[in-house]
Amino acid sequence: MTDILQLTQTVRLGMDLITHRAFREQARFVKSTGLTMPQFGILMQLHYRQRCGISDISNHMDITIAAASQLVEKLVQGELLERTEDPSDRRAKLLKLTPKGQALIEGGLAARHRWVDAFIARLEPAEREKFGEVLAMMTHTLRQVQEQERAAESPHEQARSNPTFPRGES
Amino acid sequence: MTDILQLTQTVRLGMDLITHRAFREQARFVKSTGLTMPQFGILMQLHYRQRCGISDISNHMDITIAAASQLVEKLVQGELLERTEDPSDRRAKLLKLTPKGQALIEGGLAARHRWVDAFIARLEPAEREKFGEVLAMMTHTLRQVQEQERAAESPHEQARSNPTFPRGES
DNA sequence: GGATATATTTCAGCCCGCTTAACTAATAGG
DNA sequence: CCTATTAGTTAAGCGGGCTGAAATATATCC
Repeated sequence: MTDILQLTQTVRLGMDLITHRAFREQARFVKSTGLTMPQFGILMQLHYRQRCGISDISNHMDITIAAASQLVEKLVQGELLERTEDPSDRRAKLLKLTPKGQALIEGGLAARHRWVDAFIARLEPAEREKFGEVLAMMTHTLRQVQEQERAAESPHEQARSNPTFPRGES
Repeated sequence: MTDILQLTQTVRLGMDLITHRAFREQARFVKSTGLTMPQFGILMQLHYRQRCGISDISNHMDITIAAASQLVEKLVQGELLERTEDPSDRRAKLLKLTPKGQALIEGGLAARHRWVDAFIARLEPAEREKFGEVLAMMTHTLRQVQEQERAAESPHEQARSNPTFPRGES
C-alpha cells in the first residue's frame, strides 16, 4: 500500500464502486418517484445552485432551450419547481425548488446518507477523523471546479467545456 | 471537526458532491458515445459482474425481460456485447463485454480517474495513505453489499430489495 | 413422455425526451 | 424609435425505452 501506483489503483476502484452504487440507488429512487431521469437531473441541479434560468438548465444538461423549457414546465405542473419572472429582466425566468421539490431531493440523498453513515460508524475514531479531513478537501476542490464550470458556461464562450482540475501548488 | 455530528455532515456533503460530479461526467460521456443511458447501464453492469443472462439484466435494471432483451439486442448489434448460448442450459444466454465494449467502459472511467488522480496527487503522503486505507475498506464493504444483492436477486425471492448494510462487530 | 415451468424473443402501442422551426416578448444599441 | 439580440414558449415529428401479450425453445417433474 506504500506504493503510489497501487494506492492510486485502490482509490480509483473505491471511487468507481461508490459511484456505481450511488448510480443504481439514485436510478431506483427516481423510478420510485415517477419522475424521469432528466426531470430529476434538473431538480438536482437546482438543489446545488439555488436558482437559475431556463438557459442555464439548457447549458448544464446539454439539451436545447426548447427541451429545457418543456421539462421545466412539467416540473412546475408537478409543483416541484417554482418559476417566476426575473424582476431585473422580464424576459427571463427564475427557477427555484418548491418545498415539495426540496423534500423530494432530500429523500433521494437520504438513501445514500444511510450507508455512508453506517460506514463512518465502522471506522476507528482516528480513521474517521482523517476521512473527514480528506473529504472536506474533496468538497473544497469540487466546489472550485463547479465555480469554474459555471463561469465558463454562462457567458457566450464557445471555448468548450474541458475545465481543468485545479492544480495544487506542488 | 472532532464533533461526530459535524464530521458526518462533512462526509455526507463530500459524498454528495462526488456523486453529483460523477453523474454529470458520466452523462456527458454516454451522450458522446451515442449510446443511451439504459444501454450504458447494461454495459456497466457487465463490467462489474463478468457475465450474466438476460434475466439478470432485467432484475438489476428493474425493467421487464422484454425490455432487457431489446436493449441487449442493440448492444450486440453494436458489437459491444457478445451473446452466446449457455452450454449448461440452452434456453439461457450468456452475455459478456466484447473488447470494444470493455474499451468503451474504460474510456468512461478514465475521465473520473483523471480528477481522482489529480486529487490524490495533492494530498500529503500521510493523508494519501490514510485515504487509500479508508477507500480499501469502502471497496470491501460495497463488494459485500453487491454479493448480498446478487444473492437476493437470483432466486425467486419476493423478499424485496432492501439489502441491509453490513454491520460492524461493534 | 406429457404437462408444466423457465429463458428469451418478437411485436404492437404508448409515453417521453429531444430537435427544429416558427413565434412572442422584452432588452440593448444606434 | 427602429433594429438587432436575447429569453422563453409552443407545436410537429422522430426515435427510443418500456410494457403486455403471444410465440418459441429448452429444461424439469411426475
